[in-house]
Amino acid sequence: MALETPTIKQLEYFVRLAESSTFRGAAEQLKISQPTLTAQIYNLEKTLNLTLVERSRSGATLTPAGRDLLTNARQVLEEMNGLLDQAAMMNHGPGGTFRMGVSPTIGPYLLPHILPGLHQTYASLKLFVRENTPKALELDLLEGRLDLVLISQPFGTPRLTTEVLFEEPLKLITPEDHPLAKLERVETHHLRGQNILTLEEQYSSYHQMELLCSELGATIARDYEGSSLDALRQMVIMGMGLTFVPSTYIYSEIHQPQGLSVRDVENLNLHRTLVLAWRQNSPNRGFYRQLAELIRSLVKTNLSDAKLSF
Amino acid sequence: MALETPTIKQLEYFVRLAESSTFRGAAEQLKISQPTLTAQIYNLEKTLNLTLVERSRSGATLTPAGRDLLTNARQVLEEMNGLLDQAAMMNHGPGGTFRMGVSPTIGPYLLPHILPGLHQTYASLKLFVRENTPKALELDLLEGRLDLVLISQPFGTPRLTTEVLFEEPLKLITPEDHPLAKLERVETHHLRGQNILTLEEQYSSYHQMELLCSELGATIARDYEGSSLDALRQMVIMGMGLTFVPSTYIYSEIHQPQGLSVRDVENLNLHRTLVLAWRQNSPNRGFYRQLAELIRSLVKTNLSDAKLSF
DNA sequence: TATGATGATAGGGATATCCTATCAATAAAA
DNA sequence: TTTTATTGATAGGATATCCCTATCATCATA
Repeated sequence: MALETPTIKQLEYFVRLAESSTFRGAAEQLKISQPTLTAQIYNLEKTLNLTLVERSRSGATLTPAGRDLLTNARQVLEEMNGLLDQAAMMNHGPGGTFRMGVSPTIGPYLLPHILPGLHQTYASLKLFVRENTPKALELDLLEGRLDLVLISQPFGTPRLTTEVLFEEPLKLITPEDHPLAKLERVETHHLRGQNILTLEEQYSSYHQMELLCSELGATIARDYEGSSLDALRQMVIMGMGLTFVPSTYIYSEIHQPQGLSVRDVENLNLHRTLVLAWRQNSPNRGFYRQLAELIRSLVKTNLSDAKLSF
Repeated sequence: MALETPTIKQLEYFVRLAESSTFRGAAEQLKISQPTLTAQIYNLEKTLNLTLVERSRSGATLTPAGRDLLTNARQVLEEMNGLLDQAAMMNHGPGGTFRMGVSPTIGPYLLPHILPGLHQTYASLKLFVRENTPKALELDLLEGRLDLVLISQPFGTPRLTTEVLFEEPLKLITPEDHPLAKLERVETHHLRGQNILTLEEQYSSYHQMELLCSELGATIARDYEGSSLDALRQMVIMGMGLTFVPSTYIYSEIHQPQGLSVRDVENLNLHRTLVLAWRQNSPNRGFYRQLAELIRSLVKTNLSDAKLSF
């Protein structure tokens, strides 16, 4: 039967034959028998419908067509070698570009503290980081557009594995001139009737806040939902209400809290739990687990100020 | 057994699978069965020692390594397609770049008249033309560095086929003020005692001239052998002797023979025979024969002034 | 003339490739 | 919840491909 595409082997044989200029010599270098080489070259010529080699008693010479196609054959083999090199690289350390999704409330404040450490441990690791809302991240992860997601619980677990990284406290921030800022200790009952600003509903903290407010008798400012922690901060400064933000945000962005007061609330153990998530059966789940462990230890050393718990 | 290099088929399967995102769909498009596809992808992964595809009940997704290698795989297939395209081109008309050797006493004066015609008939024909001395040309042809040689007889025929193209007369050229230039008719006996300039010994005309001179009683100017027809012409103008040059040279270069007289010698049927030569068993010998025929007819129409005989 | 090199050919065995039939697990529909 | 359809994995067997050894015919050379 007529073949359709030359074989990589046939191209290798052809190139070697062109360099050796005798079938026997080339066959020896290729560690195959001369009849095998003859047959494969013949097959190659048949699939291309061209005579590539001129046979004579004194050896083999390329025809004009053969000379021209030799260039192409070398290019094909070149690309194949590139592929093999790439694959070989990937056999040492994690291979490929991992796509990590991250919530906007986490990425800018956490990643700067851990990416250098990741690169140091996995020099060949390539991370493509993409921010999105939690719901979009979950869908992207489930459908394979992302490999990893760095997010705070609760996070859906239909076919996902989530590994807890750490818990971080949420801090109350108020305007500098707010009555609460002047108290020595802020108690839970002080929050009654206060206006609490939240992120949009797509963020998990929204529901957390909703629950909290109903318990404490505070109200949620539904008309002014923030789309970022920075936006929330600006709204607090403008006196539109109070809010809770994670401590990593505070320690990354608000070194001198101009116009703001950062407080803890007594007897209110408010925190968010950060997790790393991936598809349950992902072939790289072993590596992802290592990654989670590494992130945990990096955070422990680089963010000791933030009083995180593990 | 462990394989060494991925198969072209495996790469095709892999790329198609990446695009289809389900084994069954990809197999259907590839017109193979799903188990075959599964097996080949598995083989590919085994040769690369990498997991390329993440299998789930809802289809197949690429792993990070798979995504990165997909690019390489596409490049390999791209190059292979280039090779196939090239081969397909060569199936229409003569394929490849033909290397033609030509004597310096022929090329510059004959090729301008025939190359345009060749290109017109064989649009895809690519000719690489190289000038060299007849002896070097013969060796290059025998050892496969050239495919064709355009040269004048005699030309060695151990394992070569030579096809006569035409015969062209040799013309006597003298200085304008030479006594022979004033005669109405130049007879053979007028040449007795004259000094005849020739090309170097490597050229076949040298021996032809040697024989002629001994017959006519002329002498060969051994101290001043020319390395080109143009050199001979300059030497004639300088009054160093007479010489014979082919009529194609005259009709190409000397439109107004300044300082020169071009003459025929009565009863002296002096000419050179031009041939096209190739290796006896060359796979393209059929085409070469066509080529010789075409050159003959092109010369016949384009060089009718030169009084060639066929 | 004899020798050593070349590529071509014949016959047979090992392996790779591909198929059909079937399974187990899941997602979607009833 | 149950049923149905769809997913990829697996088993067994037919066929094609690849490769080998042994041998031949031809030619260059000693």
